[in-house]
Amino acid sequence: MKRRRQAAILDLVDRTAPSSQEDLRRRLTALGFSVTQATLSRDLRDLGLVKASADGAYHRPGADSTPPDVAIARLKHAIAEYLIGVDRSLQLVVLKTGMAQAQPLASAMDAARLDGVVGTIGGEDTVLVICRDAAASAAVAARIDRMAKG
Amino acid sequence: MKRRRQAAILDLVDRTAPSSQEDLRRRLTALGFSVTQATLSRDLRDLGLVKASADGAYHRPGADSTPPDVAIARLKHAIAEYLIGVDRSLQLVVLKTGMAQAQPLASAMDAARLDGVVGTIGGEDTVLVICRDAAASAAVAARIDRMAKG
DNA sequence: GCTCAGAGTGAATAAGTATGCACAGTTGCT
DNA sequence: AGCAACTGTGCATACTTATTCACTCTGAGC
Repeated sequence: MKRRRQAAILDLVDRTAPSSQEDLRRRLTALGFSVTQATLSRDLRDLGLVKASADGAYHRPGADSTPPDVAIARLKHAIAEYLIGVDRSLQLVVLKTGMAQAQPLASAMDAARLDGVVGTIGGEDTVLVICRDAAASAAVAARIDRMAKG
Repeated sequence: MKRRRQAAILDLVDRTAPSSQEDLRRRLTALGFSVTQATLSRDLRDLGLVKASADGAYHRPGADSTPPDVAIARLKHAIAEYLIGVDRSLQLVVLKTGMAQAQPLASAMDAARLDGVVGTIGGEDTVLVICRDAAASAAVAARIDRMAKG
């Protein structure tokens, strides 16, 4: 039973992002899995799920369901926090940060999915942003500059 | 005040994975930020942090807490599934995949944090793996080859 | 200066989550 | 069969988190 119930939980989490264990419990009951909140608490732990403070809902870890505007807001925050300088060359943009801060900034860049960005790599104190072409990298660099001000 | 406090929160979360808002509150107080749990609840939401059911602790979303062995196993799976060919040049390793499969393979590479790998970018059908140097890229390419067989 | 609107906060409390304990069902051993 | 060990669960309750309401502070516009 447990096995199938947990599969159903994953499915529900992916599709409905339940906002509480009670919410989840009701949905499960509707599917014929009737359990108590206590059991769900244990199931969620077993499944390694995560509760996002932003929306109070359960999600799979890593599944980046962050709505674009939130991702952008977070990127602004990361830029304000970590960015020291911006440079670019051809289709590349290079972001300098303090030591050990490149990784979080790179994650924020990734999540924000800026237009024209192909991918991002975080080193120790440098983030390399690969863009589609030189025009895109110019646009991205400009946009980051603006975020650094705003 | 809020700005700096939230920076301190991110720092504490990265370094200590606080197990509750009370825990976090005590640590912040020690740093001279004295606030109530109510404020922390709001800060955590602003920062988009996540509470993992697995350990009951706060983390950044996406911060891959997957234990290394699991990540490696997952990478093997992704390689078996997606990888078509491996090539390398200087400090770069290039992985070819079918169309639209580069991204998941790149994620798996990232999560696995192989030795000598600086970062990974997934395009459409190509994953670019940047290594520390040529020796590292040779080692990484060899390792991936072995995984493709095993 | 006065007033208003908005941001930030705390105190109290409502809402949500984790867990100690007890117990039932299984499995594997003798 | 008898028994111990283990797993899964519910109930009650302790613990943790979110929210409501009231208050203060700050800056903009008169």
